[in-house]
Formats: sequence, C-alpha cells, structure tokens
Amino acid sequence: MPELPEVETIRRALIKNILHKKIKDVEIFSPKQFHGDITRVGGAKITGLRRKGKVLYLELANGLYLNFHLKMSGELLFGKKRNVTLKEYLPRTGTKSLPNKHTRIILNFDDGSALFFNDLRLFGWIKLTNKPAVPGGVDVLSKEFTAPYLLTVGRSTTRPIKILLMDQEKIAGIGNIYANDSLWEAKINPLRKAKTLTEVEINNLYKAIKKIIAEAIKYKGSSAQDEMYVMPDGQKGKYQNHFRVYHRTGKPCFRDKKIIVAIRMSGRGTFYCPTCQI
DNA sequence: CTGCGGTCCTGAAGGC
DNA sequence: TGCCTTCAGGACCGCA
Repeated sequence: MPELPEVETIRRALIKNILHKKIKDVEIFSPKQFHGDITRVGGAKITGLRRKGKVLYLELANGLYLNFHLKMSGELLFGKKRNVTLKEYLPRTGTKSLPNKHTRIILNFDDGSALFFNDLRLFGWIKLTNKPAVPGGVDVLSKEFTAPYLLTVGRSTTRPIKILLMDQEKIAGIGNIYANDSLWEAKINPLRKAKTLTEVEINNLYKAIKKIIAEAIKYKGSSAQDEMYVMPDGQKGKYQNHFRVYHRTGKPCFRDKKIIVAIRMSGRGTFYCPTCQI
C-alpha cells in the first residue's frame, strides 16, 4: 500500500513528466472515485506537484488543487494512451499498454501524454478542491517532525504506539509497513502504550522512523507480493527486499534469530520479534 | 478519549 | 477441476 516513501517516489518521478503541462481533459470510468467539479479541470495548467503524508496533489494555475489518495491498490502511471475500444480486451495490468483493465481515471495532457489512475480495489480517490485535501498531522519529512514533537504526541495518549504512528492526524505518512519496521528498528513492542515510552525510547523511535523512511525512499518504495505499488513508469520498488519484520512471520529476527510473530491490531497485520522488541 | 466492528472492493488463496 | 468462502487493508463511521 503506498505510504510516504512510495508517494514521494511517485512525486519525484512525475514532476519531471507533468510539471507545467496543461490538462486537456479528464476521462472518468469510475465516477465514485472522482470528487469535485470536473468542468474546472480541463485547460488547467499544472504549476506544482506536492505531497503531505500519503496525499499527492497538483497545484493548478486556476487556484485549485487536484488531490490523489492511492489507498491500498492505487497506481499513477505516466505514458501515452493506446488506441483501445473494448474493455474486455484490455490487459489486466502493466504499462506496455495503457489504459489497462484497472484504469479508473485518465488525465490527458495537451501534448498527447497522459496520467493513468489505476486502482484494482477502487478505494483510492481524486478530489478537486480549493485547498489541499491533506491530513492534519506533521509530515515525517517536514522540519516540524522532531523528536520533541514525537515525545509530545506520545505523552498525549494511552493508545498503543503502533496505532499512534499510523494516525495521520498526528503523524502523516506512516502506514502499516513502516510502522512495523520502525518499531523493530527501535526495539519497541508495537503493543506498548505510547505514554509508557521513556524519552530515550522516543528518541530511538524517532531516529528509527527517519532511518527506515529514508531507506525506503532510497529503494523507491515497497512492491511486495500483494502490494500493487509501482512507479509511474511501471517499475517496482525494492524496499521489500529489506523488510525488517513486515511479512516475515515465522522467519528469524535479524538481531536475535528468534521467530517473528504476527498478531492483529485494529484489524491490521502486526509483525514483531517477541524477545528483542520490549 | 478509546476500542471495536462494519463498510467500501477485487482477486488471490485455501478448503473440500 | 471447480465452486465457495475467507481474507487483505486506509480511512471513515456509528456505537459502547
């Protein structure tokens, strides 16, 4: 599922492709996934491409914002539109021919190129708004995200630390993969109540988050088996080859060789080493 | 405030 | 082989 590293990778790739281009028109095949006045998109020039948390948004010259949330299975692919008519004959996935079976919305640019919003599970969305449709939490890559900030939000709740890390209204950008791996890196059990973490543990966790997120960006995100994420050119990320605990149930911990266990927290898979994460 | 369960969806995987 | 059930999950919502 695209989290901060994946969305940031997409942003950096797309900025080269679509900045300063003019949107010719929008094709919507999945009406539930587009929110806003579509008549105000055509003709708009893209003046910026930004991100907060997991939300990517285009700044348009008409003062509006076109926001994207990929949720679990969204993809943003850049390419040239192929001449296809029958949906049944579309390939299931891939960039060799676009659109494909999972294409929900297409932004056509006036130079003949296009941006394809693909989404198998239909949970993602595109919104046209007056101001960026972004979460309220502090973005992990922003200068406001500091160890003292993490200490403040940690002290403010009795919720488990893993749930706090994934709360987009407190910290924006961390999802299930990087919450699990950051907690392993910091040797902290995901079930620990946030309030009970010491200042030393918070500092370690802060450093762990910055390290894991930077490494994930370096490897251009995670494209694990059931993760749909790919870059705008269709290439996969490589952080899945560096998972600490995520999807490593039953395998030995890289620190103490004990077996990684899986539990569920708030309906989400949670992976940790029961001996070295305390 | 907190947790819990349901909801949105498709398709892979597992059971028989 | 094939049908049926289960499961995965980010954000949101109603409820206790």
